[in-house]
Amino acid sequence: MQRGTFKWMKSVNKTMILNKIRLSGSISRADIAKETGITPPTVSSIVKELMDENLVKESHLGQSTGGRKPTLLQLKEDGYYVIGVDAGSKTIKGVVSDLVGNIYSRTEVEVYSNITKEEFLKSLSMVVEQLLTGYKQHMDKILGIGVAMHGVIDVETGTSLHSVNSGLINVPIKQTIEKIFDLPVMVENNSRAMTLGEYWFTNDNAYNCFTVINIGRGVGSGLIVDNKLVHGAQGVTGEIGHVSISLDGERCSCGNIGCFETFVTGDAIVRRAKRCIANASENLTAEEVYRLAKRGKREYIQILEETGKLIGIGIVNFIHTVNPDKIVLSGGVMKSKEFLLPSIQKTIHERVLTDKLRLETIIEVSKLGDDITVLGAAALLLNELFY
Amino acid sequence: MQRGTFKWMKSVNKTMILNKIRLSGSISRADIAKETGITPPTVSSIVKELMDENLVKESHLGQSTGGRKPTLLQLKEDGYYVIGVDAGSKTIKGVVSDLVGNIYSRTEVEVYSNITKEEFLKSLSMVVEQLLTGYKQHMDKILGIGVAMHGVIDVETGTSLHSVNSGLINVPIKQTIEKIFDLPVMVENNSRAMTLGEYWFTNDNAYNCFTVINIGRGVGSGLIVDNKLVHGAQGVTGEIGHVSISLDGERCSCGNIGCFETFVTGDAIVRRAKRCIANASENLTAEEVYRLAKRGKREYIQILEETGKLIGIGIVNFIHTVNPDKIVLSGGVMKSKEFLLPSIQKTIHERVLTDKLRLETIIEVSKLGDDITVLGAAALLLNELFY
DNA sequence: AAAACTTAGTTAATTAAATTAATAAAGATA
DNA sequence: TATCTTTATTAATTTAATTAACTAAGTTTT
Repeated sequence: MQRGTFKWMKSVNKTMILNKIRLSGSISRADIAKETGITPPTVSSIVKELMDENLVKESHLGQSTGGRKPTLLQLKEDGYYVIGVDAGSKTIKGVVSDLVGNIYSRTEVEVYSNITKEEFLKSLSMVVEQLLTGYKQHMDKILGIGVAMHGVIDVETGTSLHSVNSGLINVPIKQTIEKIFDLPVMVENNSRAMTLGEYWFTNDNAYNCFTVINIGRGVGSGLIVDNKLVHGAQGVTGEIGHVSISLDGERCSCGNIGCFETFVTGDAIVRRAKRCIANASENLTAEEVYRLAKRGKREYIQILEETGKLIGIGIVNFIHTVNPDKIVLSGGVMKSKEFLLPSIQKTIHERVLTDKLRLETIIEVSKLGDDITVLGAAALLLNELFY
Repeated sequence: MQRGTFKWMKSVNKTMILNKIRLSGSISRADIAKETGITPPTVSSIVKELMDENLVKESHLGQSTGGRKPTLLQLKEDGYYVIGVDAGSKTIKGVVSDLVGNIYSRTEVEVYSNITKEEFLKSLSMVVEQLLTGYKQHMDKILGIGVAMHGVIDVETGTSLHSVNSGLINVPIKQTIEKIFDLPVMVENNSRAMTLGEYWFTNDNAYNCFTVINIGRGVGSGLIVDNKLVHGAQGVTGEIGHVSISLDGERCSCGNIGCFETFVTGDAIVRRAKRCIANASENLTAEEVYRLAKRGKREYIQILEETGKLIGIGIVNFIHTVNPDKIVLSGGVMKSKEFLLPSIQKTIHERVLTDKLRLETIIEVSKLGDDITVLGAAALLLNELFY
């Protein structure tokens, strides 16, 4: 929207109020006015609009503090729904979610490697189609479709420029899906979508500089500054899997040596285990390393602790570069968190530059678990609504 | 300013117009309206205000394109002055500059190691005092004082929390200097100030994600996203000198092993030269390495090229984490740019993830040279004026 | 229990500042 | 000279916030 116009000013105020309501759970008009600095009549009139738009509802009366009881306002969680799709390299998963991340239905289809553009888009639209079946009567309540996909995305056009895993190039996701379903579509890189998901659905937005680091088959991260995802110049921020933490070592799939990825992904853990443990199985998997560690096998525990240390080094690098308030860890590898987290924490404590960083940087494992990506995709739409 | 008010809306438009004038050199009201989307009457009335405030002037008439000639507007560069101070660990340098970075006068005082808070503040105010002597009659034309200082700064209170080099802790710079001179004071970390300086005075602001990397006695960086310096949670962003690029190696002053700093600072270059070159002088300095390389000494050239490669690795790490449009290199070490830059470029080309990154990430050496820090300090005030 | 005070929220009048429409200024073109 | 273009300003209008007054619904004091 054109900045500096009346409409824009109003939308800024509306957004402020809507967010205040969302983040406080329930709040009176008077308190909104106090906390946002917007005057009471303006609050009243905008709240009226928000109620007309089905975004906000009056819930109950609050406690009096010496005068008239406040009418508390709440977000009308199920006033609208969004569709979130996680387009992975093995499966495409989709959900219908409401404004606060409650999931109402799920679908999933498998995709095969060497899939073509057309097949991929067909599978994607199949997932959306299935999710929408229950909502044909209420299409006006569907805000839109968010798609999270690995690789480099052009967010403006909603095109997947290229993804290493599935080998797809220049897939016009937004254009295609918008045409089929006549709904707004937003496409984002999966790490960034995850970051948004965690930020929206588990966060009190108190953190101005927020990060998710995803450690699975690769390592990626997303960064939110001032409530906005940082995209960088070519939309490749957060490729911290290809930050080099060693001058020697294995060659990475990207061609370089010493990439963070070559030390901490599931495959890397397996490789290291095989190298260090004499009687390791030929078909060892990362899941099995975890299982064996849980059974108390010392060598496997040690492998995971070592992995934790390496993850810690990568995180410290990130902290020293960006200094986020909070770092959330997610991804398959983090399922071994009971073994990883202590050594991650220890490494960070040892290596971080200042006491303040040590004490104040929050490190957590994602609370959304496997749903982080689909919910992140859904959050893409909410981000438009609320900001 | 409170968001969503009339005043705020106006100030946003005013800022947009002022910047449009600054960045285009000279432009007509009509073109401002076209390019900003603000309506002509609004442009006219705001321009009138800007002229009253001595920030903008009418220059000459432009070419007609089939109608009335446009009256071109320009920034009134010398309408205001700012003071920029570079509080280093060896000297405190200060300048008086105008709105576009022209320097009108300079001062410099030495500071001794083990300086006390009081002595430091006295030296600092001495520098400012000397700079102000010529301007006593026109104090209203001085916008304020910017101070760039190494170490961790609390930007809100303008306090130097702690600086490793000079050992100072909790120095209330803003509070003290504002009291003495009755002028607005802004304090910022030196790397970030440098970034702002380069951004303001050499940049067309076309870059949305802009970085300066400073390689001198330490390594620091600053990052501008959406025209704003990124500060991070504890104000320690950009400490890329303490990003670990090796799992083994020398111990850094920070206690860790493998820090980027231990490979690429002046001291690191000297250490590596001594280690690799049999007949190296006992008192070798980084300057001398450069001199010897310029004289064609193969071994010293190789040392610098190796340094370039290591700098390249650090830069690639930064690119993969943040993906800036443009990286400007500054600092003492970059005086050897003729030897460093080619191998930096080569390393980046080899190691960067995608073709787009390779082709589109701009790497340059600072055009402001040694003035980058004082001008950056000055830019702190302009940043307030223009945004 | 009535009066006085508090807090919440709305209504009406006012104001800031952008927008629209009309017009003037100054030149180009036919 | 008449007409058309582009630039810029003026006057009238509109948007949406602000201020002030007021109603609603309590609590506290007397």
